[in-house]
Amino acid sequence: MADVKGGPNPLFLREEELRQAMELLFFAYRDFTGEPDQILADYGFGRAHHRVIYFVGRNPGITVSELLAILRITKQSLSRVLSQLVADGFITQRPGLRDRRQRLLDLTDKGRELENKLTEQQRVRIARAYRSAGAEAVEGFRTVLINIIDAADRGRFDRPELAGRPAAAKTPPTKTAGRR
Amino acid sequence: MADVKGGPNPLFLREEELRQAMELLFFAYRDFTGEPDQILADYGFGRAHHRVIYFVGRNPGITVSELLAILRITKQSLSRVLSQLVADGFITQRPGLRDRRQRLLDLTDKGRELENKLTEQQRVRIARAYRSAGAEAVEGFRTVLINIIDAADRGRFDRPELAGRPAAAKTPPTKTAGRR
DNA sequence: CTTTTACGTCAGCCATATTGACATATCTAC
DNA sequence: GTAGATATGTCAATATGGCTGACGTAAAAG
Repeated sequence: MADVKGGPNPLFLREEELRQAMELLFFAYRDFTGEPDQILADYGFGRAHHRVIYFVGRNPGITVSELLAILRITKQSLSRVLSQLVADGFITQRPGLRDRRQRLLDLTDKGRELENKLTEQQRVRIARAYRSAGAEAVEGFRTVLINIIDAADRGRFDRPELAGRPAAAKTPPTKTAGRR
Repeated sequence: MADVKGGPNPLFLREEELRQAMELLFFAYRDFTGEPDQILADYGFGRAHHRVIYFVGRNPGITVSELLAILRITKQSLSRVLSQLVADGFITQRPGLRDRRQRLLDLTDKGRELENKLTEQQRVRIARAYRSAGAEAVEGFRTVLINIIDAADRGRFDRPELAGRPAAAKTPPTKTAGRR
């Protein structure tokens, strides 16, 4: 890991700094995901259900393939939680308009309600952190995280568009679906 | 980059921004943890083993209680992977000096080797992200993440000390161990 | 018509987490 | 020294969420 000390170190990426980054990610994710789990337990759901509900809520009409690409799990793993969510009335399926093989997914009102309940504490946590860190730090946070993410998925964060654009998260129908 | 021009909008914490933060965390963690798993599979290990190896390597002589507090899992869950790692010669146990009930954990050479192999790609990923984001963004990244983490664990990141101080990661023997 | 794609499902496997109960060694306090 | 708390280990039972491989169907695309 090239330990070139001295001077205005262009290699300020020393071991310790990198380790701290790794740990920051670990602890932040641990605490970020820690809270919704109790609520989920009340419904007999797990973290996987939360992820599905979240991304369906975020991308109404998302296809199964797109969801698989986001979650990076297998069709079967998704299938299990998804059918549960459909059976329990949190998510609806409808055939695709242009491609009727697809099953476009949407939250029901009940689903939206649960989604909101689940992300509530997470929003509070982030908001608190953003507030005390300040706008400039938030920009840095975003920049670094985007660069940690695989290049293929960085497009999802193209720009916050603080004006409220819904953010084209669906990825235009390129051949990108089903990677892995 | 800071797009907050104009009025110092106190409500820059709008829904969309918070959602993006949540997704950044999800995608970054997904990709950050994605790579070591293949290596682990070669050893018949899972992500839990990685976490144990990592934190033992980071905190030589750590006790089981401290490890439990970090990982936030049950004694039994830890016990399983830990005994495996000890049996396979990646970790050694020795009785505590002041308190002989404790079993202080350390990596063996073999353990250090595996640890290095596992975190290698993660270090590269972070280093790349840090490099292209720049020092200022890195500071923001750290600040926000620390604020996302539960207050109880923020002390672990007291200061990077870019001058090379090893950073007291062990948390002085306060009564902090064993929360939860 | 054939091939490919999108999706579903069945069967079986494994890793990781949980709770609860109990055992042992050791430290601490009285 | 005895009592109680602490640090750790372990057993049993259970659940979740991943995985692979195989197979099936419907529809799009050539």
